[in-house]
Formats: sequence, structure tokens, C-alpha cells
Amino acid sequence: MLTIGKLGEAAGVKVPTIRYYEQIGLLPEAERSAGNQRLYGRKAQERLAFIRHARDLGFTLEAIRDLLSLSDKPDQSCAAADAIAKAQLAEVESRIARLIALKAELERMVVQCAGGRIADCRVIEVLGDHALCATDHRHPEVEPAH
Amino acid sequence: MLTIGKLGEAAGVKVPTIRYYEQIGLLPEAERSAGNQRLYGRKAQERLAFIRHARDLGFTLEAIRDLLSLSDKPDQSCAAADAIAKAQLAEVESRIARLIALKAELERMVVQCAGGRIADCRVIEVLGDHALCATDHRHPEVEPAH
DNA sequence: CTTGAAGCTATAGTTGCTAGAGACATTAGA
DNA sequence: TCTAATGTCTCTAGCAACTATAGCTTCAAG
Ligand SMILES: [Zn+2]
Ligand SMILES: [Zn+2]
Ligand SMILES: [Zn+2]
Ligand SMILES: [Zn+2]
Repeated sequence: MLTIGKLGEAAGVKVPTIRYYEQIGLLPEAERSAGNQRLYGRKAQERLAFIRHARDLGFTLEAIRDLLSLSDKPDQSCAAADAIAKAQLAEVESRIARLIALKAELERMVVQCAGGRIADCRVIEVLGDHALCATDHRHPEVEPAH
Repeated sequence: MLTIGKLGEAAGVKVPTIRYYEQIGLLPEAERSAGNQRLYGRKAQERLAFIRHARDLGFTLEAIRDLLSLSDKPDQSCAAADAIAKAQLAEVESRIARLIALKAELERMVVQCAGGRIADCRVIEVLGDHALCATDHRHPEVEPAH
């Protein structure tokens, strides 16, 4: 049985984050010691590792909630889980596409500036006028939280 | 002189967002009509377009605040502005690198799953164990808000 | 047995908005 | 001109996914 601090260390998750996951129901309520401190066993450890890994791969807590509840039903079809992963892949691909467009515009700005006065700065100039951009980078979708 | 609704329409920014920008001091307090409604002239329009464009390019409001205050000093050197843009470029590049690693792992998961039961699902399996990943994609830095 | 680290709860702050409530202003049609 | 619809006003609260603080209790080492 691990204390919350040891668990956090083991999983690479900060202590308040673990309590937060419990609070929003992503982790079950932990067992408590005589002195009211949380204690975790192997199952909780695995669950937290799963959450952490999925977060590292960019899944939202909502998606993770669904994946966890699927993983508790080993005999069901995995189609739903695969769909969540595919959606996440699509999300990542579209973010990459958007960021590549941003990168191109930022590079153009930075390269074109000769480095003189603000009045002649290409960075400031381009920021003031999207018509000076080469691509249409305008926020087609939302970027992620975190 | 435009009302807040017209200004928002012109700049592609929602009305509450404009009020929010004013609240946090990114836009100056607007003139008011006899009936206490905000009125905007060309300068406010340009400032809002600047903010909007910089947001579309992924700059934070803090960075934009700095860029705006620089753009108000046309005779100063633009080095500071260029530095902000370069930092943003670096940020975008590192996000791209991270997302490409995520994409690779997500593709691996999705491709490897044969589509049977949850108990045999590669997606669930990999999420539970980073050792099954081919790359080290673990959150080297923070993703942006929004 | 004492001290310092680690744990507890509860609340508020972060970023960049967005949505509501309830009141006032403006504008278009009958 | 009256009225109804829309627009605007302020203020507050909510979103994701944490993070930080305050003020307490409990635990482990010396
Ligand atoms: Zn410059
Ligand atoms: Zn542009
Ligand atoms: Zn599967
Ligand atoms: Zn991994």
C-alpha cells in the first residue's frame, strides 16, 4: 500500500492532481489509513498510470473516462475504444496541420524583419494585417487545453 | 463610429470577447454614446484586428500586450518584438515536434489493433503501458491554453 | 519526544474566453 | 407614435485541467 506521495512519485503525477482525479471521479475513492490518509494498491497504481499515459498522448479527461470504463469490460467489442483513439489521432493531425501553417507565417515574419525600428518592423506590420500573410492560417479549430 | 456588435462583426471577434479585452486592459476603455453604449473608431478597429491576428498566430494575450505596447513606440528598436515572435516560433516548433511523436504512437496503436474484444485491444493495452511505445513522447512541455 | 515532512480539507487562481440573468437602449415596422 | 424585436449594459459563473494557498492533523526519524 502506497501513500499518495509515493504513488505520485511512482506514476509521475503530482499529489494534488491525484486528489483532483479522485474528486472528479476518475479515480475511485481511496482507502484510508487509521489517520485518514489515502492508501493505494496495485490496481489504483495501474489506473493512474493509464490515465497519465493517456494524458501524455493528449487524450482529454472525458475521453479517458470513457476508455477506463471500456477497459473494465474486457468481453465487449473494442470498436468504441478504437474510435476514441482514431478521433484523437485525427485531432492531433489537424493540430499539426494548423501549427505548420502558423510556423510558416512566423518564419516569414521573423526572416523578413531587417531589425531596425518598430516603425519598420515586419513582425509588427504583419501582425496588423493578415493580408500580408501567405497562407490562410485563421483558427479553423480549437486548440487543446493544457 | 461602430457599435460593439459591428466592430465584432468587422473583426471576426465575438462581442463578449471585446468586452473581455477591455476588462483586462488589452483594449482601452471605449468611448460611450449618450445611452452608455460603447463606440469605436478606426484606431480601436486596428488594435482589435492586431489582437485577433496575433491570437490566430498563437500568441498569448501576455505576449500581445507586450507587442501592442511596443507598437506604440515606433522609434524604438524592434529587437524585443522580434524576440517575442522568435519565441513564439520556437514554441510552435516544439509543439509540432511533440505532436508528431504523439501521432506516431497513436497510429501504431490504431493500426495494431485487430478489432476484437477489449481484453485483446491494442489501444487499451498500450495506454496501460508506456513501455509498449516506440518513442518517448512524454510531456516535455506544456501545451497552450486554448 | 520533538521536529519537520507529508497529509488532510477547502477555497481560489490560472488562460482565454463563453453563457446566463435581468435591466436599459435603439431601431424597424404597423 | 407605439410597440416589439434586437442590441447592449453589468455582473456573475462556468469550461479544461490542473496548481497554489491556508490552516490544520498525522506520521516518521532522530
Ligand atoms: Zn522587427
Ligand atoms: Zn495572417
Ligand atoms: Zn481495439
Ligand atoms: Zn507511451
